[in-house]
Amino acid sequence: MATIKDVAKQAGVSVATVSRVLNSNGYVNEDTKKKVEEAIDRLNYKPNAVARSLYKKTSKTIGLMVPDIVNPFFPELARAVEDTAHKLGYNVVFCNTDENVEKEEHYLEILLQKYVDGLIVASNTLTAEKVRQLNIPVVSIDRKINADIPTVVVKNKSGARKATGFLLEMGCKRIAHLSGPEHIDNAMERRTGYLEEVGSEPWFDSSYIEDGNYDMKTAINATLQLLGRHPEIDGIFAGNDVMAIGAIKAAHKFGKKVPEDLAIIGFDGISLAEATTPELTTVGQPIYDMGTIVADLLVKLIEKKAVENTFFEFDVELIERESTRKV
Amino acid sequence: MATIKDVAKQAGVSVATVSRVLNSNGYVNEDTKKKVEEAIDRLNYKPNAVARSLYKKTSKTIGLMVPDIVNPFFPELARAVEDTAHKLGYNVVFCNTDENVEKEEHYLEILLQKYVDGLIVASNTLTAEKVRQLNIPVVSIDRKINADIPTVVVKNKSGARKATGFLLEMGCKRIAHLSGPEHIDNAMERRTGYLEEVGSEPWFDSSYIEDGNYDMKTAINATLQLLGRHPEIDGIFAGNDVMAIGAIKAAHKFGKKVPEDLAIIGFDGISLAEATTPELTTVGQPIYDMGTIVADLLVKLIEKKAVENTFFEFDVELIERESTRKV
DNA sequence: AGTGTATGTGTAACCGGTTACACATACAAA
DNA sequence: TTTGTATGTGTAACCGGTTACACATACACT
Repeated sequence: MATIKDVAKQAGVSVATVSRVLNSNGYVNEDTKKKVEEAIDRLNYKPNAVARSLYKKTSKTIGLMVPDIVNPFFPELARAVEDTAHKLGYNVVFCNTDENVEKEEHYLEILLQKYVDGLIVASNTLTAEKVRQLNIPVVSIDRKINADIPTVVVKNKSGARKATGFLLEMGCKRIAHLSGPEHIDNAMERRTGYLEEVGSEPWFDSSYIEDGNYDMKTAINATLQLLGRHPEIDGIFAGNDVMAIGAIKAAHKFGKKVPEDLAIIGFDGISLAEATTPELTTVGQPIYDMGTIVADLLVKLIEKKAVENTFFEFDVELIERESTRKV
Repeated sequence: MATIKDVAKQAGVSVATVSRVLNSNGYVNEDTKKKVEEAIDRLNYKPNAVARSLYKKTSKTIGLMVPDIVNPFFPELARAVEDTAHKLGYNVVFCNTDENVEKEEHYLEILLQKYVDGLIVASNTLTAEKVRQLNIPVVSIDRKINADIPTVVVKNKSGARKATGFLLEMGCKRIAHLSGPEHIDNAMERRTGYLEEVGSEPWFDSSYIEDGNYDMKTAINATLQLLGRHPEIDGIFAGNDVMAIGAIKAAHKFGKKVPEDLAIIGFDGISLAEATTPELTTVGQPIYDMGTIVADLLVKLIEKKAVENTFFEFDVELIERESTRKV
């Protein structure tokens, strides 16, 4: 690999001059510039990003930390983040924490050591204090950490009300909720929305709520529990799409037809939700837009550009498909 | 952030000595070592990875380039790669190329500039020549690039024969193939396996094969084409699971019941294949093991350790579920 | 002519580590 | 006593960039 010294020698100038043409910095004579550019071409020179980072203490890289790479929501988000970051001249380092605090801390350390310029996190273990200590811009996605931290989320409660209300409209009489884990704020917001719709119905009690872990396996178990306890359940609002898919599977195991015997509605709007049979009715988040906005916001913060807004709460939209159609 | 100089001052030694205790290199007196370690603790010192990289020309980082982050096969693979890499002390930079040559080249450049120590790629645009020029160890996963490049794949042809043969056994009379794109070698191998099973049947002609792009959308179209052309089709072997799911959807649109009217079988064994209704019969790849093996292999190559084998061809296993059950 | 400013370029310090090399000491073997 | 080797530590060069600063020249304006 050619270095800046090689280029300088080739072009017959000093390294400072080469650096100046590389960065379009300071004054450089047109002819000199041409010579340097020729040398760069001839040697196929690429500046060394590590050396540059060391001096500038930035890396043109942002970190993206997600709790579960296998939940399609996050790859879809990652793709949007990556697309946008790229357009803005940044690279993305993708980290999967598996909701594991040690892994998260390990990554944080690594990322800092590598001078990442900013961080996008979906985490419920990260505290505001830890974020502060990082000393780089951090934006929270999908989950709220703290009012001081710029955040991109959706209207979970209102989405949950839309979902539950829709089941009610479709004539469901006993609606259960497959909740996400208690330590995740968006799960609790969705649960609250559900409760606001049916919490004061005469039939309701807390045994209509069962916790899952936002994954399919726990969702299947939880659904079987629910149906075992309350065979009269004719509607389930699941805290996310992956769990809704689990619920469909569990319903089948249990001998219930979806949507005839049991209507199921999810939350997220992952593309996989269109892939199931029956296709999943769900509360769709604008995943790609959210990824675009976070990436854009983070880069603005990194570059200390003005931001008009550091809290984005997206609207959410009910997407009616087959898992709730009452025939 | 404290630097090595701060630590040296605190401990009353030179930076060289600090570096020695950091790297357990050369001779250091026990007492000195203790003093240095105390200073490190007191200052909460973390060595700067960028500075280290600059001198050592390595980064303890590997790149993982995949063509489609939204196909669950790759996140599942990524997770395994990450787990293993972590255990071995490496970080993973995850890159999504979208099968786009420019994006791929861009990433390659970036990764090189950052001194990644090695690369795992799933690509059909990367040539052996380009790989050679990178001058770092590269391992190919899921696709073969060249005999000189260490590779981890599965027995595609044999898997395809298993799939097609299974449909035959189940009594299918007209079996179509939803093929992956022609420029991807594993798609062609799978097609060959299919042809070896049914290519010389009296009914067969090439109109029983339709190309998709390994994604759901193209698979739906292709399936509708196939069924429109040959309503007598009673079995489809899809080149991957995502396409098989698309085929199920298309079959429904077309008014065919799966598996009663039409048996469908996929390839990959992504966990999503269990999530559909009916659950997808598929040819399962040992995705996690493959990820473990590639990461392990790459790290061995990076560290110039002996490797007994640079070509891994995993067996593939037919997983019978519901999309092929003949009632 | 004298001064100020824009233009153009090179030298060397710096970023934060690693390590070659020099030097010192202690102790064992010859 | 001499020599060799293991132990222990510091100085400074180096990795490959960026940039502060110094210096030189050209030109416009008093």
